[in-house]
Amino acid sequence: MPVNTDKTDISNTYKRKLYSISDLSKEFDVTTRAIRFYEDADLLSPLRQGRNRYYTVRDRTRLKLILRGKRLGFSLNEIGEMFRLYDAEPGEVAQLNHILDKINEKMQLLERQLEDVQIVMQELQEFRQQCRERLEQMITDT
Amino acid sequence: MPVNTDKTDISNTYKRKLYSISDLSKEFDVTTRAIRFYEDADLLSPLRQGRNRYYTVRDRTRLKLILRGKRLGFSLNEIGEMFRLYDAEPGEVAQLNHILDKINEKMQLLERQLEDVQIVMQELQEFRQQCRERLEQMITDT
DNA sequence: ATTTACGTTTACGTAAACGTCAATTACTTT
DNA sequence: AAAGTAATTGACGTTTACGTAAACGTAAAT
Repeated sequence: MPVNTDKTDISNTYKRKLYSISDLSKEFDVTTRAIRFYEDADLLSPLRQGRNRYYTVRDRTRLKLILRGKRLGFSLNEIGEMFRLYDAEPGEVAQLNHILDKINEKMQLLERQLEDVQIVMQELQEFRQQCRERLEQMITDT
Repeated sequence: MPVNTDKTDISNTYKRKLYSISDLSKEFDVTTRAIRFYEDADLLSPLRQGRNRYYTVRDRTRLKLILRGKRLGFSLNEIGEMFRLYDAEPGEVAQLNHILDKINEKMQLLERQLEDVQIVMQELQEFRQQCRERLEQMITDT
């Protein structure tokens, strides 16, 4: 089973735009375990040099998207679904319409999320204001 | 073990502003199991009539906050932390400052979240635009 | 030559957030 | 009185998203 072990191969083909797993791990402050897990979930598919993984710019972008999705509370499955929408080359009209439906679905979710964020932010601001006033009180009372 | 079984007791005291667990379950489309779980996590503390739970307006509000927090991707622990901030009566200046710090912390998170939502919404809009254009193409091609 | 650093696979462990029974109680309706 | 409906308390199961440890490979540095 002859495995390619010449490191220049891949890096030539991709012109140094390759990241190791720890590169990404450090840049995005996420463990290598997590990164491999995302691969297991088919969210990433790095190149292989023998057993080692090498991540392209596209992989890096994907990882960024994954983490953003996570911050928004999306599950890895939902994130995968979005990726599949993006990657699907829409052959038929029906397919395209289906994708459009899905997009609108996600948009609705995000609009609600936007509302939620704004509501909570406003509540927090009011609460902060109250705290500040009480603080003022306590200081002037002294 | 004498347990109060007169239903009018509580409802008089709270003037009918009481909800059963299934009331809330239906209104917010969440299982009773989940609601009890939130109680286990000290996020709710309904009244008791014997073994039965009765939820006040405050409990209802709390549940609404819990669900909003969840939609934003907060863990129950984080939500509990926010509740504790709200409920803490700030005796000392130090305490108040600590609360203010915490609030600002949460606000930063939310600001990032706001950015994230806006970014993803914009990306989705662009993607939707592309899909629509392709759809136009496919139709005029026919 | 061996330590150090980085990477790999395999596999079991874990925390969070419930789901899903099962057995029991209590009230209402027939 | 019997049956149905809604609620309760365990207790175990499940899914997601990794953590963690073991055992090993490879390459550079000392």
